[in-house]
Amino acid sequence: MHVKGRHKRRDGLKRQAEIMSFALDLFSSNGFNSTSIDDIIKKAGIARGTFYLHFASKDDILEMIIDSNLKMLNDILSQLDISMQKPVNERIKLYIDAAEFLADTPRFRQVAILLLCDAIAQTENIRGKVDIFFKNIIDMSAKYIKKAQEERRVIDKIDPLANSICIVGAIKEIVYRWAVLNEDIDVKKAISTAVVVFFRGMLVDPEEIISLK
Amino acid sequence: MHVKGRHKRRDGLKRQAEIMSFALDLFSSNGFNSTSIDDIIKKAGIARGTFYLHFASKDDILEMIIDSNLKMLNDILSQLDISMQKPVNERIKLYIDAAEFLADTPRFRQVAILLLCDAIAQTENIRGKVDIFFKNIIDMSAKYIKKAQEERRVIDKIDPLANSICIVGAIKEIVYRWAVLNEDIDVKKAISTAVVVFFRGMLVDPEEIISLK
Amino acid sequence: MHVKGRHKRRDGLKRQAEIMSFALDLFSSNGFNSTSIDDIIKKAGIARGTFYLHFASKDDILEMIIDSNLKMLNDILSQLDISMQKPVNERIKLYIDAAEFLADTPRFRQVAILLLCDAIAQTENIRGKVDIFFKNIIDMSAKYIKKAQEERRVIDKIDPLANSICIVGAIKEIVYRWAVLNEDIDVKKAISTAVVVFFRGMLVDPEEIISLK
Amino acid sequence: MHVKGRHKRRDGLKRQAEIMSFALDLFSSNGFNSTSIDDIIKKAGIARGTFYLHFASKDDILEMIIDSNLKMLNDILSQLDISMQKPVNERIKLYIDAAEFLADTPRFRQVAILLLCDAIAQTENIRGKVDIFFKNIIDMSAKYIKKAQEERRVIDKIDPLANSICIVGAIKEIVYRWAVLNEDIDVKKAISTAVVVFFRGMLVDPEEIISLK
DNA sequence: GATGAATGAGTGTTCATTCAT
DNA sequence: TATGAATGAACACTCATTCAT
Repeated sequence: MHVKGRHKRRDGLKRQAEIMSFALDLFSSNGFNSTSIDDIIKKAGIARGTFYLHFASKDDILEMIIDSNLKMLNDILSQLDISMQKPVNERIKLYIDAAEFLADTPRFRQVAILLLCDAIAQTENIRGKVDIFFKNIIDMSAKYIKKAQEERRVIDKIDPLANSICIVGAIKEIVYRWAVLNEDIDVKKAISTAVVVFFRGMLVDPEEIISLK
Repeated sequence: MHVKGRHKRRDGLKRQAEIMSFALDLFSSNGFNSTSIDDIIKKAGIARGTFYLHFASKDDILEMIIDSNLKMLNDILSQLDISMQKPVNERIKLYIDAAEFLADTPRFRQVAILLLCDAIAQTENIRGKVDIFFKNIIDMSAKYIKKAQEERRVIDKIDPLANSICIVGAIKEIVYRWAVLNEDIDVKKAISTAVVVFFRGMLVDPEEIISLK
Repeated sequence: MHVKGRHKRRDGLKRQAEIMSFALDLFSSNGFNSTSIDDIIKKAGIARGTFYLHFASKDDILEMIIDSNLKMLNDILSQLDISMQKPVNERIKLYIDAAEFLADTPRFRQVAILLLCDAIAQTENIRGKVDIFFKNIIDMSAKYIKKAQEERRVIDKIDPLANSICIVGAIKEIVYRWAVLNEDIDVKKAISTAVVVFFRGMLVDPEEIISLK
Repeated sequence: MHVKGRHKRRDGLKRQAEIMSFALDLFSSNGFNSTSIDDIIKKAGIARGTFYLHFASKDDILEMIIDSNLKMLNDILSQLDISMQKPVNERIKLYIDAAEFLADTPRFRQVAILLLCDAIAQTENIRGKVDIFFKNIIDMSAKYIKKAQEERRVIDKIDPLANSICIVGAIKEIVYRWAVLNEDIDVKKAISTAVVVFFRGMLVDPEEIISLK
């Protein structure tokens, strides 16, 4: 009597990744709160129950999307972290290249929306993950600034932590305006400006920075 | 059909302000989405209908709270705007004083949470208001940087708009960590650091800045 | 502190009649159920409490409007009742004149909507009043048909009551289509047709009816 | 978040028909406006959500009930329409049989209440459906009367449309008093009277009608 | 594994009515 | 009389989650 739909058999993990991808599309364009499980299963072409086979809850899929993308971002960041030994100008180039790379990755815009908008209005748990991600960047940055202060390359009038918070905030805001507000921003150029200002602001000898662009 | 209890009469506008205040308490501690009309009326000690006497909808009260607080913030900002003619050091002092004043205003922490967390996950309309608020600050700032560039006081390697975005982002992040994440931040000191770094980063002659704190 | 509105003093009954008139406007154009007390007091320019000074409830004003209009209609009907002694052709003219008179009375269209639409979807009490009104017409009509049957002027194959129900139904439908559905009906002509058919259908000697314009 | 009870599974369409049946019970006895979704789901023994699984809204279920019943009535009517070629007496018999059949169908009383009371106080959309149903009958009838006029079997003093309106009104009123007012009416006999009167009223030669029981 | 009918707590909103002023 | 702020029961509707098949 019931006409059953086809059961498309797919590799479990691949299917899960697909659903997450569809969900990210929806979350980033309509917002997490305005996206229903219904929207997701319709877009993914799966049944209600199937969704709950892969994800424990609506929050769970958000968390998994965030987790997997934060992992990706952390990988990129660890590249930059390693580079900290290199001379200033080389690092600057790396930062700008990273920015350019991300800005050209279509997914990144959606991820940015998720991290900067949706995540922060959710559970402690979810927001916490994003906060820790940024906190790590801040701490990493503060550590290097402190070290540079000890080496007398950075002025000691500034507080390393506060300054790192400013750096992260500046980057967040650039990305927010580009990804969320869809402003016509040249991310690469904006990051360049940020880098110049912060290095000039911090360095004892601004002449360390040369030849930008 | 309906049998009613006692009716307490109060001044309309005062009552409205009271409800908004209770609502802000709830929104800032539990989040807008997790706060129900029920929570608000219980906390305010009013009946359901009374709420809708003052506000057209749940979104409406959020909007009104945001409107009234943005107005307050704009008033403070316009003070700083006027001061733009003054010498750098005097302005720096004004910025830090404004930061200190706000950080000491109990309400401000709640307002910050609302603006930085709840507002951005709502309607276009509501988020738009907050975005415009920040956009105005950015534009105002960019205008002055551009002027300073023409006067050769600010290096012209930086983009005024991008730099203003960084400044606003930096401040937002400081406030976010203080108000939302409840981190133990000395807002006054953090703003001082931001001011030093940005001015040093931008100014042709960093010696313009002296004697901070 | 409160700016009180002017209290326009009017004759109580006149004010009441005015409110009823405004209410009839609203009920007939938007329906009783879709009209709120708010709509009425706004249209009437009075305060909420004032409404309840004149009417016990929303149902009450409907009832009063119905009562007063049924009274008016009954007055007209009693004219026709008296005429029952007169010859057929004279009576036919009276019927058609009454129909024309009502169709030309602007208020009547609204009253018709109220009686044929809104009243029947309300309380037993309210619908009852309208039902009794029509029941009286039916009974009055049946009485005369029965008498005419005894006088051998009407065929006795027909049931006086059933026939009267048909007559009333026919008239109701004509009025319904004209007043409620706003169909382009020539009420006078339609009533003429009804009169001809019913008299021809009932009368032993249809030649009693002559010269219908 | 949610802890659920047992889930009973039923055939979807059957379940939907059941709910509609329960709803019709309630609508016809208490009125559509006085029936809440709560009443329906309690009577149907289903959960809130289940209702909205089958119907988009409260109006939707009313519309669906009306649609399905109008379809049934239209089927019956099309039988009568076909019979229009047959001699008068045969048609008369068909009409009376149809009336008897409906009067003996328990559901019909409820449907009649819905169509004659509840439907007309609702949305344009819903009332429109019922109005169109009756309009079709009227038009169908008018067409045949016109044809009969051309054949000189019906007097041409009467307006076919107006007369059809009267016929439909007469039937509506009979059904209204039987179904809604619960008057002790012999529907079959009442319809017989209507048929006799209308045919005698219209026909050039009333002798066409014979032997009515 | 896959399905989708069933669940029901939760929520925003309406509006007739009351009564202190 | 007149006012209008206050009331709260009632209601339609949503949606994350469950589980029998």
